[in-house]
Amino acid sequence: MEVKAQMEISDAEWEVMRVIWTLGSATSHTVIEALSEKMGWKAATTKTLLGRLMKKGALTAKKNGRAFTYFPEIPEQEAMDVATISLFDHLCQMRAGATLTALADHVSLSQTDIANLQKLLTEKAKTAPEKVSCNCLPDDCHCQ
Amino acid sequence: MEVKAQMEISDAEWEVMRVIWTLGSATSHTVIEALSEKMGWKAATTKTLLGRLMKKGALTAKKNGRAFTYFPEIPEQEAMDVATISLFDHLCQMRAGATLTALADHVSLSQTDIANLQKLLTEKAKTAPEKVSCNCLPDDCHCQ
DNA sequence: TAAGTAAGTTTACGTCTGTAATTTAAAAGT
DNA sequence: ACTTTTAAATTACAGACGTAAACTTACTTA
Repeated sequence: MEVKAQMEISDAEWEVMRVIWTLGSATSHTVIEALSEKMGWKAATTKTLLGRLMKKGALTAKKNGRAFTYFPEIPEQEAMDVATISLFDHLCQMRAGATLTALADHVSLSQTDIANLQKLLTEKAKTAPEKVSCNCLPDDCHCQ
Repeated sequence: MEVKAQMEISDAEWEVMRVIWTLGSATSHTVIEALSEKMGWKAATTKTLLGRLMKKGALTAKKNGRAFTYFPEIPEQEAMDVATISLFDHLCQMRAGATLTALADHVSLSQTDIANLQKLLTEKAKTAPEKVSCNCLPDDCHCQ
């Protein structure tokens, strides 16, 4: 048995995971219900996604009479951190700060979120550089 | 002619865009060179991606002798903002704050980035709620 | 002018995704 | 026990993606 270094979860699969994460665990019936309402999906669609997530190792299932109850194999926060960090790692690092600011402006943040962020930023400011360089071209690119 | 509300740019296509954004504009030769070095891609791969980006309207080209010079149709910062915001919009909004903090911890931020973020946070703190609620289940879900 | 080279275009091909219908199997009701 | 329901597994299928070879066309160079 091996731990998946990083598993790719597609957009549609995320919706399934979110339901299960929020409820802790769920039967296919519950997930089908929720996504039929939230996304307008047919039962078969949700079943396919549950199957793919099992195959990827993102979910496990315990038999419960006729049906299965599905459990997440990774915590939601960790999955979110990995997804967003790996997106940022593929974009221009020089612009990460501006992008983060646009994000912070867009999302809803609680007082606690803001306090935590502020503390972190104060800490980072102690060693932050004056400028972050662009990493979009190969290191020894003549064209830059 | 119509402006694309939002165009999807794939991971591989992002690499092409980054080169062109960084240089302002570039010939296919330049892009091929850069990505051969940075990504190990064959010329044909980069050519395919340039073609797909033209078709999507992410790039335009001006003929220049035998070759074309490619220009980005959208600014890099805008593309980054859209990409990251639309990712966040598909994840649990209750956890966006923690995720943003993980991101802020991970990326390199300049002094200016930090100052801008801090100013924004101070402003947001004035009206921020005590708690942000989860939006992973349909509004009227009985299971919650 | 013929040959070589480089740019762009077309075709390829397996995998992943979104979206689902169909089939199989098991449980529950009559 | 037979039928109806429902869960799970199998099959489907078009479009996007990563990755590239092959073909075509137009300069450049001998």
